[in-house]
Amino acid sequence: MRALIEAGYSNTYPRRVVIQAIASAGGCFSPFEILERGRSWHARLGLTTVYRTLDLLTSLGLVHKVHHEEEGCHSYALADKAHEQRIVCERCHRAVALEGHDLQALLEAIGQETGYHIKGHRLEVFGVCPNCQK
Amino acid sequence: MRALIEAGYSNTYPRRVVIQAIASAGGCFSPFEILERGRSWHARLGLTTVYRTLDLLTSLGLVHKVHHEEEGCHSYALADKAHEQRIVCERCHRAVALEGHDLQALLEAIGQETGYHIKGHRLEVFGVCPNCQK
DNA sequence: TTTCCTGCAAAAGCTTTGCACGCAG
DNA sequence: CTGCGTGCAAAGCTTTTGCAGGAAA
Repeated sequence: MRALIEAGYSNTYPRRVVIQAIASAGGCFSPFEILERGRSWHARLGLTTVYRTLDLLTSLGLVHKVHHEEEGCHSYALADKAHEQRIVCERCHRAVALEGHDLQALLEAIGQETGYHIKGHRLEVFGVCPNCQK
Repeated sequence: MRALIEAGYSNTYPRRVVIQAIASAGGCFSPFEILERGRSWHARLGLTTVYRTLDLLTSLGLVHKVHHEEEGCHSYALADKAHEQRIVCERCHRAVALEGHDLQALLEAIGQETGYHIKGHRLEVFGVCPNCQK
């Protein structure tokens, strides 16, 4: 929210609702899911606003677009460090941060090899969580 | 092609054309691009057939659906491991497959630790390519 | 007040389905 | 022959755009 204001955008209720809808569960959601969750706080929230807010948040780097096979492909998640490495359940779609797996050595090797100046990465692992295996 | 027949599907001209359209350039293409390329061999090829053939090839594991930000998100590439790992330039947005970096050990460790039944992964590395560093 | 934001409605894109014809086996 | 596969057309979704009213600063 603060970041929005600092970037010169208004602090509006619909925007807060969209952010809350994404942030409150730590998962990744499609625009439509965000609409549904958001409507529990703001019944008149519109899909258009969800799309526009997601674009805005993405352009500010506050949210990441995440590829998600099962939900029409576009889902969004908060862009904090934890979300650079995540594991996603293919059944319940819950996403959990993967911590403690350091890819630094691998990334450095890749930088050496390709000549790229590495800035960041994203690792997504897909699978079925213990709960959904039952 | 052989794999199609072995799985009990017919060897038809449109299917061969779709396969050739993907295989002949080694890149990844959207369904519409595949249609256009395919029409250079088979002018009456239909988009429906492209979609159905891609679904079929995907279900047989011959082709992978690839997330591709610039082209409406759904692109397809021959199913080699390379396309699960990519490096993307933040300036020119060109994406290059990262080959030869095996994450298998890491994925197994993650599976052990989290109890997930791992199905797949995607590693995206962001940086600035040698050309854009100039 | 003035500008930016919102929500509705409509348009534009992409993907899937229904169906009759035609080719593969 | 017999059924699977194809292409057209239409339906279904998702995403974007245009606008007039409303809220933020």
